[in-house]
Amino acid sequence: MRARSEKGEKTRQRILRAAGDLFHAQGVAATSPDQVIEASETGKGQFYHYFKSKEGLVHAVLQNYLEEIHAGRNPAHFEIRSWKDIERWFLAHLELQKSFGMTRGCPFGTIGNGVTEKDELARQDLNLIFETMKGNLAGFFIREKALGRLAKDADADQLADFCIAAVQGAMLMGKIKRSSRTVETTIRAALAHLKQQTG
Amino acid sequence: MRARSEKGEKTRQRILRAAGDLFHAQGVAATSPDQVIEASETGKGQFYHYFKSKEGLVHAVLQNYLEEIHAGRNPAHFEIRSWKDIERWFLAHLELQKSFGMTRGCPFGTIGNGVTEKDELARQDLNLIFETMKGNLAGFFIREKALGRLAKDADADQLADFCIAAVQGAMLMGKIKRSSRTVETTIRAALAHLKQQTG
Amino acid sequence: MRARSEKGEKTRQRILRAAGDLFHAQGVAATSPDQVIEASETGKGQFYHYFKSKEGLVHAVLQNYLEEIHAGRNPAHFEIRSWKDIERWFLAHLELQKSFGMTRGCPFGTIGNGVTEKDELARQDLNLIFETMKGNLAGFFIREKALGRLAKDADADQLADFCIAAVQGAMLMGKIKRSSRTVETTIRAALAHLKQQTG
Amino acid sequence: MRARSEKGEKTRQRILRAAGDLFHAQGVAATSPDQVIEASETGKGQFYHYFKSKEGLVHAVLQNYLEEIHAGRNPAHFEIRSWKDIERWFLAHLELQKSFGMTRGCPFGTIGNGVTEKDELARQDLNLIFETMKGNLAGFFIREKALGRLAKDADADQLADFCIAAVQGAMLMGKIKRSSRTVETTIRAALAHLKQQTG
DNA sequence: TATGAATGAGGCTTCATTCAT
DNA sequence: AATGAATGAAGCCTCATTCAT
Repeated sequence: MRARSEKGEKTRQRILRAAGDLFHAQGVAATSPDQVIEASETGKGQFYHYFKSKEGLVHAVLQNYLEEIHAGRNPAHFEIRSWKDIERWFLAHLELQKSFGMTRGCPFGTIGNGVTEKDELARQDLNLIFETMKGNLAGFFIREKALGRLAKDADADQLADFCIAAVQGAMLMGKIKRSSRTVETTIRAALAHLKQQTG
Repeated sequence: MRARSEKGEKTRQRILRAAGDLFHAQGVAATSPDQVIEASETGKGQFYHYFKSKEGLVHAVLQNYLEEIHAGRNPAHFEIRSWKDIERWFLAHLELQKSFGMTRGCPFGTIGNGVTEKDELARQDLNLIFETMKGNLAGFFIREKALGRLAKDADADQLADFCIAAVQGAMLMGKIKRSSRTVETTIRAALAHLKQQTG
Repeated sequence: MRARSEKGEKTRQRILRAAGDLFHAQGVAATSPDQVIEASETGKGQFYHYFKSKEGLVHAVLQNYLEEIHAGRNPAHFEIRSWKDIERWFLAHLELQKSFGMTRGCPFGTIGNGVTEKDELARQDLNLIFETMKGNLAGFFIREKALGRLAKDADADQLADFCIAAVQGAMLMGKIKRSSRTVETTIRAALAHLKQQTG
Repeated sequence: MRARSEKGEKTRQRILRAAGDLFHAQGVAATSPDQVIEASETGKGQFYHYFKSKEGLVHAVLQNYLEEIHAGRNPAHFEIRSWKDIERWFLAHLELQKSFGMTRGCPFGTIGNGVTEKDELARQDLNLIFETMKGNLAGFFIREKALGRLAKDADADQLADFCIAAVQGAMLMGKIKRSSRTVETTIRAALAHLKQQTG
């Protein structure tokens, strides 16, 4: 397989960005290739040249997110090194949501919500994304524990899962309520719960 | 306008039930009137006789859920009177999810996740449902506080919102992971956080 | 066949009036039984009780118009007895059109326009209506001729047809232009043509 | 955006021609996209590839007629240069109608009659077509007047409007009666009226 | 790499009618 | 006389994809 030309890569990225935005705004099921094509200002042929199907596009979008996260290019997924970072991580999600006027949830949660039994590939992609997120958080907790700054009986993995679930739930409720208030208070409660473990 | 005939009400209920199940399984966007019609074994005409549009159906399904909750007919939404009930409430959500082999999330969360800026009606319906849930939980916390069994500085509303967000986030992650493990641990963490307030 | 009860006749008339209005406003093809039912505030059953089909309804509406004209109950179709009446007849059509803000044409023309090869019945009903109109006009011209107030070589039938065609064409153009100006000038031209025959 | 390919333009024209014919035969309201698709031997997708909607198709059909007229490709709309041409113009309409066995009216009148308050675009398209027709006729009258072959007090515009209304009315009545007789006599009367102005 | 023509299935909704009460 | 439940075809349009250039 030859390396893709620079020009082609640009087109591909334009499609990917348009798709990511539409999936975030309205979900995968409600987004048609035609909409993506229009939003990315491409042609039909290009779309199916770069992605073999809509399913393939979803996969590519998620892979793209994953790369972004690994490369540290995603504003909400920097490396967690301090308790301050944990707080910043929670707040980054809230800020993202606020930047869309509380009309959207988490991009991954929104895509994940639409996943059904037939979308095995997307489900696994999301799993990977969430595992990466979890690894980031759990890694911090493990280090804190080693430093004696976290209770010995605290489970790093469980705390990480709790953080992710709390953020996902908070954002979903924020979108439904079109309000940031409960997102904030839920984040505060989650943080309080974490602090509790620092006994 | 006379009350609907008994026969008609049956048909309407059949459609409502089929729609509710499909919405839960695959989301609103991925569910077509035709699928609902087939699943409910009705005719195309009947569907539009009872519901103005697909949007109207979503509204009716949500109204139906709300009535169910108010009437105490929903297994996951009984009246909370004790700390044991809180635990049962969390576990009821998990049980529901398990009964579908961890392939589905919360019916309300699933519908809510698909809600976009144009679905104002559905959003408000969901809001009402979640407000009802919140009222149920907050009511219990208020009573506990009055009885001195909850810290004076605990905020009943915020605790209720936290419970709901935690359950929603847990179920969404459970669906994406197809696993009940993190749902359980997240629920445990949330319960632990609540218990903490009883200090 | 028994005489219809008074109550039933009222319902029938309500449907007839609603249908006539809708046919005038949007044509027969664009009008559904459902719309007529809603506009007349009746039920589905009643509609098919009084009219065996949509086609039957069109027939009944036209028959109703014909009766109205014969009985002198139609404001645009009084008996023509003088040249002043001819002018009034032309102007009555213009007034009707103006009363709808120039958004409609002649009710009969509008219905006639939609008539295709399969609507033999409606075509004949319209023919009868136009023949009646023509008879009214031609009768006057014949009488004028007998009185020597119309040129001997003027053909009463042809003049009547000319009047009707001019009015139909004028109203159609008035509707398309949403303007009464050319309707007026066309009417004036037609009247001038008639006056010419009084040589 | 490049010019459309030749192949595509052919398909578009096939659809346009089929639609124009069906609209003429049965009116816009009674013509479904599916019928147009079948008659033009295209696929559903192609139809909506070339035309945004049924409304868009009507617009395109009318634009197409207008171009035809401007380009002198329409047999009934040649340039009027003589009184003989005026007569030929009237008769061309009659011939068109006869060629369909008196089962159709004027294509523009038929579409215009079905126009309702919501079809602003089509109405304006028709207006343009009729204004073009009027310009053609009025131009001739103006020239005749300049040459002193038309009464000084004759209004060229009004005469042109009269001609158009007379033809439209005549054709509508001809269709309803399924007879060419009154079309002929009405045309004769209209011509007589015009000649009168040459005094 | 790029464009847009072509296809046919399906999505959402209305239509015209009949039937049971 | 009246109501509204039921039916299935059809109407308008979008979807996801493939093909030809």
